[in-house]
Amino acid sequence: MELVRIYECLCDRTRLRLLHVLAQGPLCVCHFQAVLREPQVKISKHLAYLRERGLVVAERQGNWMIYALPAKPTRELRANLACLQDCAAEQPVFRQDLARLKKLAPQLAATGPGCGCT
Amino acid sequence: MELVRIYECLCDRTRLRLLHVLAQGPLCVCHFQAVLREPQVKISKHLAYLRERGLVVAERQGNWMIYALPAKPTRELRANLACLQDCAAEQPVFRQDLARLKKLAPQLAATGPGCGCT
DNA sequence: GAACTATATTCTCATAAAGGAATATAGAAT
DNA sequence: ATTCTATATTCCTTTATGAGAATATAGTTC
Repeated sequence: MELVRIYECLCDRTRLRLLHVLAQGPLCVCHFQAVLREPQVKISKHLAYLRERGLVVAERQGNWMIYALPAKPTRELRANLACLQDCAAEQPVFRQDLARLKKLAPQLAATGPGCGCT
Repeated sequence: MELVRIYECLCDRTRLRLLHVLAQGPLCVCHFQAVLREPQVKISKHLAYLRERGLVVAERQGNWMIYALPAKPTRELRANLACLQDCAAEQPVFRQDLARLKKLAPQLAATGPGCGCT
């Protein structure tokens, strides 16, 4: 994978947030909506963007699309995701996302990455 | 520094090359031209872009503008530059740049980061 | 101060990207 | 079959970006 491609994916705040949250485990679109508090189109389009470029993978599960980080990321991707995790730990937006994600924990445990939200 | 800002700087190939080369030490614009084999406008504009965002600093030295990485980079910047160095090691473009940089080594030793090129 | 060197800026064009509104689709439930 | 839910896609507008040609500027040298 060409390095620039990775950075092109990382240069948008929404995508950074998506990837950061994904590091905690697979998630469906509507959970992303809840965690990031962003409209569906926005989430969906950015996930599509990431998917086209191989930064995430997706799998249908009934009505839900479950997104996840690739099982075997390239060396570059792994390095950069690690770096992101490291840096994000200090910035408020990311922490808030994590906080909201944790509130969903019970539901996640019950239903898996897919959801009974809204 | 906001994380996205850094990635915005990294999402262009020319800028990646500039930063990668800069990790070896300060350099003037015309040496960059020689190392990257890219036109002056291109180099100059991308350096300006990086400078505005604090990824590089510049200092005039006679006719030459010497660019360098900041003396005290933020934690995020440091992490990402390290990551870049690491990943770039495997990709041909970056290796070629380094090779050409090393050919300039004698001149650099003689004149400092400024140049007697062209 | 005129000519020269190194670098920066301006202008223009082409392309990509982001956001939102509205609509389409795929699958589930009734 | 119809309806509902979750997600994707299309269309449109606005803004950013990158590239190159041409020109401007700052400093040096003669």
